[in-house]
Amino acid sequence: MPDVSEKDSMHSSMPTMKDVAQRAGVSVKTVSNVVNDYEFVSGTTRQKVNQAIEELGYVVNVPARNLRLGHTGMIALAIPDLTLPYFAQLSSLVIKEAKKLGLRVLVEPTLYSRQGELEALHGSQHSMIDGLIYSPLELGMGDVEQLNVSYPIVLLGERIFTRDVDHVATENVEGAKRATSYLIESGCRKIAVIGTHPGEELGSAALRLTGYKQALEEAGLPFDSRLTVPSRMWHRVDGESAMNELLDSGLVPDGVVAFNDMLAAGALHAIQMRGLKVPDDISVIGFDNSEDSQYLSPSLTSISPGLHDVAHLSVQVLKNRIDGVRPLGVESGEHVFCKIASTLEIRNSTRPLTQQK
Amino acid sequence: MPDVSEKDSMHSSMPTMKDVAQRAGVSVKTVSNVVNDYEFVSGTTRQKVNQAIEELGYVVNVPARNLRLGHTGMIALAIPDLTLPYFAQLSSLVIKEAKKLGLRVLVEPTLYSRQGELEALHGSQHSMIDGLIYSPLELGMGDVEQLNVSYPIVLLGERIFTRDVDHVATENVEGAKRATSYLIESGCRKIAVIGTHPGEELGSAALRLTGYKQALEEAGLPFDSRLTVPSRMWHRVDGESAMNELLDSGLVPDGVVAFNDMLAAGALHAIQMRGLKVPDDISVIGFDNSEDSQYLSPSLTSISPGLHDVAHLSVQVLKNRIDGVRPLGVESGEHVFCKIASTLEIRNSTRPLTQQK
DNA sequence: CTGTTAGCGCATTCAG
DNA sequence: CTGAATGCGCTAACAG
Repeated sequence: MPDVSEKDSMHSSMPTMKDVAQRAGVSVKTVSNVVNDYEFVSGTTRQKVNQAIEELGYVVNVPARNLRLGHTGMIALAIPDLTLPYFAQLSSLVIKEAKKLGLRVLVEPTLYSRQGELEALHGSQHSMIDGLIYSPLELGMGDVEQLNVSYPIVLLGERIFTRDVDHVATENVEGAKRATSYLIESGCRKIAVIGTHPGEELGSAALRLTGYKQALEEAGLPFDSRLTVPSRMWHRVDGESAMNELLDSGLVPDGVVAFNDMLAAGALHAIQMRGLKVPDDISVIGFDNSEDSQYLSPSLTSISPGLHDVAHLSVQVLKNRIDGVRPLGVESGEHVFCKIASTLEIRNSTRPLTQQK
Repeated sequence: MPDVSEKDSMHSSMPTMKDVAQRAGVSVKTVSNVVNDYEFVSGTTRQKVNQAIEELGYVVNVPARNLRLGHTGMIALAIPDLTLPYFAQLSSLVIKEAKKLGLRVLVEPTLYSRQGELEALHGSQHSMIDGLIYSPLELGMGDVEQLNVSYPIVLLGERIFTRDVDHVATENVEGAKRATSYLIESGCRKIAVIGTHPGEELGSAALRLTGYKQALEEAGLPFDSRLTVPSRMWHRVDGESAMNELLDSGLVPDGVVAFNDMLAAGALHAIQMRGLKVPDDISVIGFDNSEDSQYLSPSLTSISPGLHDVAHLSVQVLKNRIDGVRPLGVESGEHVFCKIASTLEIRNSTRPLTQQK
């Protein structure tokens, strides 16, 4: 005799452990044991239960388990904008790394708004997530206290520095310095910078500018503020207009350090629209080593921020904190601070070193 | 006398409604009423409760509420790859639309794997989400039955067609036809296509090829299979090698329809590397109208798929299903099928119509 | 308007 | 190795 047909009408009437137990002729506890891969279950019992599960199409009710366990297996990732390749890349890597550790990721774009970033921190989702990977763009040192939340958090970026939370940073100063020095070595003497944020003391823009200045100073080259072009946003259109501004001013540089690849792409475009050659007339270096950089014409030399390591370490540390274990290499009571090494990816938007004058 | 200091050591010991109730001198139900903005609560009571909430730093325990309510307020979005601009854009829009309706989004990249796509459908997260927006790439018509799940789902894309689930599609045939016709009108006679998937009957590639053929036929132009270049992946590098293949074959086209903007960007690069001019020697049209398309050199004419509408409608329909209400314009028992209109964004990679021979 | 009570589905003591 | 009973925090009847 066939079984009673399932009523699929509402998805609320899913079978429960009790149903499975009943059908398998065992207790709820046993079903739970099987579901959670408890070691000591007899083979026959396990089989019976698994069959019942199969037949009923049972799946564990995650919210119920969450309630019982006090955690959700979900972490949040707060980033400014998912459509920026840098953050799309980061998100993708974080999701991948999290999955390896059995964690799910709630991506939360804060959309360049201070309020959005604050909400990601204090929003009504605390109890919904076990931890947060937090990449603020609008917050500053004045907001350090805001980071004092009741759940684990790993800070990304270079807007805020504090000893009180785990922090995975990237080599901004070093990267910009490396880029600038490389241009100098390849023969550039008048190097412009695109994407500065005047007035800011912290954040990638400020740090990258510092690296640029350091390289100049080391090489004994003068710093000319007219060669630094501010740009709040770092989209391609901004790079284009910044470069045009520069070219219009009559101050034609022989090298450009753009603070990300999209700015660089815009600059490339602007330069070539004027009939100038890259890298013969002007060399260009970008930041982020985005996937696109190799498909620009010419392909773009760029600083690679080691995003894979950022994602891996962030998730790892957060997972450790959630589990209450101390991350590797951290003293008790201390917090992780790690700067992921950045590397220079040399392509065709810069002159080779052998070609210097 | 000051209050007992909170022990922040573990974030597991959060205050509960009971604590709030006790402190405010009311019952749990009343606290619940206040928290959920129940209408009939006296002003003074509400105030007392709110104060207690403030003092204790209470936040509702979402998993507990979820368990009670039987839903989570979360939907999943399954896409092939978050680093593809098209899907990053889509995800961003879906998250935004979902937020408007009080829904959270779990983004799940299926990474071009059939298994990944199946897991998104049947994985152990059923009970964790209220619904799914599903954009499969690997599944085909043989998998229609797989879509028969116990929770609401909105299907995206053109891999599977069935009357049994809500489906938001895009104008693939129409878009490709429009692109091809435009090239013909602008004077092209030997139009190549990049990115076909030979052997596939369904999916964007097949549909776009159909549109291409229709346009050719309408114009009385012959179809030459040597002008259709297959490419499984649609990254820039694929567009570049496809275009090179074409150029190497000696069959130089005067127009190219690339099946997405990245393929088009690669093609642009390859063409220009040979010293050929776009659009003078070869016109190029892309698909997706990605943000990048306007910053290529030359800026790329592209078919815009109306992603904003796709996101809006998908979320809206899913929300309706979750709430058990019938989406607008659908008969009882029927399902939504909607094709979002696509439009041609004309830029500089194609010759203007006035410039035809 | 507010208090009391009973589960939501699960993991987990504690006995067998 | 397995069964019965308890409660995670919350909401929804149902009384008052």
